[in-house]
Amino acid sequence: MSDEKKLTTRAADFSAWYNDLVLRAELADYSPVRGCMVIRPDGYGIWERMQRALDDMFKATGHRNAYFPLFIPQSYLQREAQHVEGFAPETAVVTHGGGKLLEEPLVVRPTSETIIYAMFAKWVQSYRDLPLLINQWANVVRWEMRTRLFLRTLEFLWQEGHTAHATHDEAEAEARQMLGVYRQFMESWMAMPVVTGRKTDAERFAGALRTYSCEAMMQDNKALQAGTSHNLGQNFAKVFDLKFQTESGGTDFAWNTSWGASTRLIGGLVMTHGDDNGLRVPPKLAPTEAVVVPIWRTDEEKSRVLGAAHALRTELTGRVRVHIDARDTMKPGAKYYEWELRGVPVRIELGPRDLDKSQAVLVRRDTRVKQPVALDHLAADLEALLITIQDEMLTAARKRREEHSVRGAITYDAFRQLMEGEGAFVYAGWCGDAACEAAIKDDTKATIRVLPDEEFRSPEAPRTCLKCGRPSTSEAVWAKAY
RNA sequence: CGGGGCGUAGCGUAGCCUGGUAUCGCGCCUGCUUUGGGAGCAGGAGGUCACCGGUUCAAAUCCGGUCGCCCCGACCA
Repeated sequence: MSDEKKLTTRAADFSAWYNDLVLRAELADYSPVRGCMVIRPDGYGIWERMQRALDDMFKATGHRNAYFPLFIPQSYLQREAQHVEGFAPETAVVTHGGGKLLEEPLVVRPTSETIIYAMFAKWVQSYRDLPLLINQWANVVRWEMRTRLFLRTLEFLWQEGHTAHATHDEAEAEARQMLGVYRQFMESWMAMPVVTGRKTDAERFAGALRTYSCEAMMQDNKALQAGTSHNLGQNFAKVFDLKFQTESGGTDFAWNTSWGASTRLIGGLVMTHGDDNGLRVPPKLAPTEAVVVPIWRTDEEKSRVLGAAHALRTELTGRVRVHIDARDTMKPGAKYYEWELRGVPVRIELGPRDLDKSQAVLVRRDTRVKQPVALDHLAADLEALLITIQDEMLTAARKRREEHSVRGAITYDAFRQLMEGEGAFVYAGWCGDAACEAAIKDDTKATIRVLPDEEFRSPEAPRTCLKCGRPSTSEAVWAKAY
């Protein structure tokens, strides 16, 4: 076998493996513009399924979709002090339109808080108008210095939820609820386990009171921030004059939340589940859940096998998303490799010998285990198998994460060695001082990913700070991150 | 923006030091034989050698410049 048909292995060069896989599996391609990417049909198909699942969850929690413009007056972005500081350096600015210099430059949205809350201010007068629960699916632009396919591109697709509430507690509950929605999606759809928790001030969203995050561990043991949810307090309401009359007749500024997840999730999917043979897509997100590879020698066998394949597809319609690979220019073996690269969860091998026995062979992409299945209950068996695969992918990913998570007393030297070496999620104490956090980042590149939520904390709370040895005020998850 | 690497056919490359009109593999097209883990044989198509300028009888090759991309770092979903 020629080496150029193989992917770079993860062990040889994780970064090269990732690029190789994304390009070869045809998820995306580089565009003529630096830092931008084209999302190809196989990549976009996964995104569409992600969108559908998330959108259903947003609707189920009372949100409605709307769309706000791409262009934001530059002055809007400058109104909230922390927000400007956070985003001004990475905006693309339109200075000309129709060949003329604009009176006020327009910023291509890096995120839409400013324009959305400016609009909310027009729409909200009374506590009866609250809560206002809006989501938008959009593209945003952030002029990053260094880009990577899906993980960080100048333009990316995402959804951003924006809500307004009458009280702090309601906003807080909303921010937490949406973090839970993300977690639910990432675990049950993406089979990607996450640690949830609160961000430190250093990692907090520019302009937020509190930021919550879902952090996933990639196969190189680095963390990927997969989704964030912010309690914005009244910061934006105050600068955009988003006020309402309270039930008792007074006025108050609204309390906002915002939350987002992006096409970065596709990168997370690749780095969570991909292997040296290619992509592995969890069944629930796979545009094609099963591919039939028919096998034949003679024309007679060909028509017999394809006939059976079509009958199978008819039976599976509405139950399993299935594709028949009837190309006669490739041998079955070549097709196996191709569909493994593309990550289709189950392959159905169907040949004359199978038909003689009224069976087909199901091959799992995740484990590559083969099993013959009688044709008369293939549909039911396949459905069950897809559920098993979905479950076991999550279990396997969680096991890997736990194997690379370190809890309990650890010396700073041991921690540093770990971060310089194979990496890990290290659960350790933190004194709460931003200086310790910054010193560790300078030293090791590791950051506090989250101050984990209760269920992720260690049975015994750490007593001292990883860095300075003073009493710990909260447990922190440290890791290098994308 | 700093450091490193690279631009030659759709993709990956050889050739560059030591100038003479481009090599090989994959892929693609045609035909025949094939088809249960990356098919074989035969024939064929496909190139302004990133761009601009210079040196030279002659430049992928030497010289000067420009642009682009990738990787590592600072920044970040």
